[in-house]
Amino acid sequence: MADPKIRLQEMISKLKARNFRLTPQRLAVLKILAASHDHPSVERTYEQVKKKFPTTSLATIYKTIALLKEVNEVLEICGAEGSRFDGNKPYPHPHVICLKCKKILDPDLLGLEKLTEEAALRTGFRIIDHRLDFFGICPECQGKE
Amino acid sequence: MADPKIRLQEMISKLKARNFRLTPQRLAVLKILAASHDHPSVERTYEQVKKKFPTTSLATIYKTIALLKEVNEVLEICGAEGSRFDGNKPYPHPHVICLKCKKILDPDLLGLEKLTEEAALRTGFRIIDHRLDFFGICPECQGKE
DNA sequence: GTATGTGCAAAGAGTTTGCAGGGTA
DNA sequence: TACCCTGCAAACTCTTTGCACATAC
Repeated sequence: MADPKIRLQEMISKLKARNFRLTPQRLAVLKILAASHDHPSVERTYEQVKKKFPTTSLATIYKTIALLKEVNEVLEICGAEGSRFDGNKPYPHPHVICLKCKKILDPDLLGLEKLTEEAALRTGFRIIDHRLDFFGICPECQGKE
Repeated sequence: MADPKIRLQEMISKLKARNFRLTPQRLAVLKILAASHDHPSVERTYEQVKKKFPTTSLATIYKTIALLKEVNEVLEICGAEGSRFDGNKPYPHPHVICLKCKKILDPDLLGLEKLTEEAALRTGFRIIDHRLDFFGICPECQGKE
């Protein structure tokens, strides 16, 4: 996991470079996504931001996240239960998701590069992006079974 | 790709075994998903079914697909642009998706099993399921660039 | 004959949009 | 100061639900 403070600075630089304004609400969203401790959903981000800025509206969260997606500073992890976001590692990377507690981990997988090559070779596609998620039961939840 | 006719029979057997009824509308949905030529969306399935049964409602399509998901006879491929479905190979398998024409291929990737083991080892998770999608440009669309 | 499925319409959830007022640069 | 952003409410899309009627078994 990258240092959230550094990630926050990167996000801020990107927005400044493109002449977007840094409002307090926006900054709050950036901070949460730069850390992405729990790969928050829109709703969860909203709850967090409201603690500091109680008048914040959901629309602002949506708009800010859409903005960050546009400048590739956040990754959308979409599933049947809705989308969650990662601003700490805003590039494609594997996830391991617990079906019980919904925790999400980001393991490094050495075999992934080879697999991408294999996919390109077999299909003739020029591969640009990918999404790899494993679903299962985390060690903690296994203990509770 | 499995033979759509065989897949259709498998689906029918599963539903009969669980005492679900085989209505003409349901059968039409099964047929489309058993082939899954283009990994159809709900809307697209609806359009297809309406050709044969013009009074069919969207709700029926949703209900039928939900039913098939329940008995594990269809796989949901969900993305930011909505869900699409595969009843031909209703178990997790990799996809290669063209960002331009939205075509979806199902390549066999030999390295996948090893990668799953690697993920389990690194995280301690018991892996139950996965989702692997590559995004890129297919050979045909590359030619048009 | 009976329980299940269909089709319609309305309700619900999640997300986007338009606009007036406010704040950043 | 000028423009962008916020917050609110309404609109929109996708999906689900409730109910009366139809129909598979």
